[in-house]
Amino acid sequence: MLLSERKLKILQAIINDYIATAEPIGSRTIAKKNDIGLSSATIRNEMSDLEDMGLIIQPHASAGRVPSDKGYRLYVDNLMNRKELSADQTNFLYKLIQENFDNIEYLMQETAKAISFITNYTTIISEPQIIKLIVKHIQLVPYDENSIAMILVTESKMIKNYVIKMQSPPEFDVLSNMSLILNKIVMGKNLVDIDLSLVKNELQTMGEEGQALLKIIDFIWKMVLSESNVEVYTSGVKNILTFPEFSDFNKAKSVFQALEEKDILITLLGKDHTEDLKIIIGNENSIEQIKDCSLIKAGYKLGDELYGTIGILGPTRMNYAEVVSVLYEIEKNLSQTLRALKGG
Amino acid sequence: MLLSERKLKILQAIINDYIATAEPIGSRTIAKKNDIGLSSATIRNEMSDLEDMGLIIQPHASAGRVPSDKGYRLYVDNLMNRKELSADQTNFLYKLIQENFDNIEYLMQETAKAISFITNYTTIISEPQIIKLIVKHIQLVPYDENSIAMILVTESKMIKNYVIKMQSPPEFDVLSNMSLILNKIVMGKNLVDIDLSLVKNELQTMGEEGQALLKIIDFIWKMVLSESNVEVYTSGVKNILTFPEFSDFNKAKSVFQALEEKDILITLLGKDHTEDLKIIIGNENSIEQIKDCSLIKAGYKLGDELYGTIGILGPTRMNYAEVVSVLYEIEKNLSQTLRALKGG
DNA sequence: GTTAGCACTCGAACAGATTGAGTGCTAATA
DNA sequence: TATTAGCACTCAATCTGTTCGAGTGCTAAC
Repeated sequence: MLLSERKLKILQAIINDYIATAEPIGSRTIAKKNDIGLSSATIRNEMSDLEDMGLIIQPHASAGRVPSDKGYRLYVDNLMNRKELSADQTNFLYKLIQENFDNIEYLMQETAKAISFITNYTTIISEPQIIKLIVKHIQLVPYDENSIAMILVTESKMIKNYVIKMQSPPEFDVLSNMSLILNKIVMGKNLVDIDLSLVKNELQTMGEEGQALLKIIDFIWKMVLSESNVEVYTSGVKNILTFPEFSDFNKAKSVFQALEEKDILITLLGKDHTEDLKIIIGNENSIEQIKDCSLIKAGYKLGDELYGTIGILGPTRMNYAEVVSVLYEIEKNLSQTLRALKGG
Repeated sequence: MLLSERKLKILQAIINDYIATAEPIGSRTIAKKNDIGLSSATIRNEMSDLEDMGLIIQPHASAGRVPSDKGYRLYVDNLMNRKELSADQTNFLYKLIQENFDNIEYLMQETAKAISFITNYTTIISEPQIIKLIVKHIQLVPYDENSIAMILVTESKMIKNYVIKMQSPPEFDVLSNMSLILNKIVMGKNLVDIDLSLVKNELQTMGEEGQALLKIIDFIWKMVLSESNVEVYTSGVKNILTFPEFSDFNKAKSVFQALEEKDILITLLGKDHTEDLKIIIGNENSIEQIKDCSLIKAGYKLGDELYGTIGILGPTRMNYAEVVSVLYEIEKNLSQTLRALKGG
């Protein structure tokens, strides 16, 4: 069957209305609200076709129609118009990023909050994997009787702490010296790209300090291997309760459950962090608990190398156009701010 | 009116039953379930008295009785028996603390998770205020073109990072030197107790490094003054949805809302961090959104100086006895583990 | 002082009846 | 031939009335 211009218009009308009201839409409503210039009867026939094509669904015999996942897919791929953000919203995001750019972790948490605030959906943000970032500085400091602390500062302004176990950890001045050696090895590179076995061989030949450094290299090695070592923040989880589709308690609960598990969040956002915007609708995602949700996500970039992902989760009936705009706006701001900083 | 032994028994029966079932309890149910040796009619009279005293409430004329906040208060103060934890639960907590003791932040987050898992309520944990902890080491490292990073390690095994703005931040070797001076000032003390104005005067007399250090001292000063600079973690928020008292959507939502706001969480846990266990029932707390909840909280102590607070939030009908036991168990473990470490 | 008995209350649960938004089909119309 | 008006039909949602039962308070007897 052919998807005529007219059918598309009707589908769009159904989706727009359903996004706004969460109520199934009938032919008469479409005829009245939109000026398509057709009677309800004609629309009825077209809707029957759209249903045959799997783009809309009738919840029960005497109800209106509701978009299917396939219908949303067609909508976001072909029909959706970008929505302009209001000046207020743009400013809000701009200021936020300006003001917090010097503390990346905080910036990310605040960004998540801001997105949830603007969109009323739930935001999930993943930090980049530290091992893929360029190291600016590495520092060893005393921690306790059995361990030392390693502080990692990256070019992209992240600071991370690690505790490394060690019998009789060296005094501070020794640690200082070790830090110098370590910095020579890793500064300006990322941990993934360093050939740790090579470094290890080198250290073998050194004295006591070399032995201690071996421990640290071992630790870094483990970090590199364990991929899941990424922080994920959520914000606006409570917003889920706003939507009538989750007024069934068990549905709401299963979404909450999913959002409390870090593994699930990481799976959701994916590890590839591609910059392209991706929309995952309903059952398209692999996680059973959130099959009634859609996720819009995009990788973000602060420096040349820093990749994490921002995801916005809402009901399949979410306002795709608005969310996409918000995401674009944020990406734009982040890169603009960075360029301004580099220039100044 | 006198609170006879018999009345207390009946009150206890009502509370126990209500905690278990969340259904109003009638006189006949009490007569059948508990072997008080009284007829339902007698119990009815006693219940009428208990209601006059404000200890129980009748939701509507033909319903059973439900404990009031005042009733719970009397219960937790006088009637409640400590509940022994199962060996499984004890072991679980013990292992958890043993295994994560070297990373305090992680330990606290895991502890929160564990408590929620065992009790099925929501856990809130506040980190101690860093300025009140004894500094073990302080380190300045490069950060970006406009700022340096300050790393603070405390005797009680916390590591915190701060970004300090600074025009033309010093090179690493200068920072190293500055770190040495800074360490001399703060090591072994807590930031609150240092007389910063005295330090400032001293630094005035020093050269360029002194000037840079002044900036840092200023920053620390601000930290000391801003009290709210505390991390708070929550876990098991979704558990709220389990309880029939929150099957009203708006009620659930307002609780979620409160739990997403850091200020509210800090207010809830309080800033005093006293070690005593405190139980705050329903309306006794000042925050409107959670007036249908009770909070059981206690300060925790890892070293001699480290104080934060653990709070467990549930419906007023929560299992006070169990939660109290869990909290005691955790406190016991934390101090035991610490002692063992100090000894070994 | 305790209890059995009884009238009374009131929410919950159930069963029709009614309503209205929606459909599909058919025949008339442009 | 495409569109539309008209009509019968469907079914969830809502309303109404009834019954049921868990609970109470009161009174009189033990």
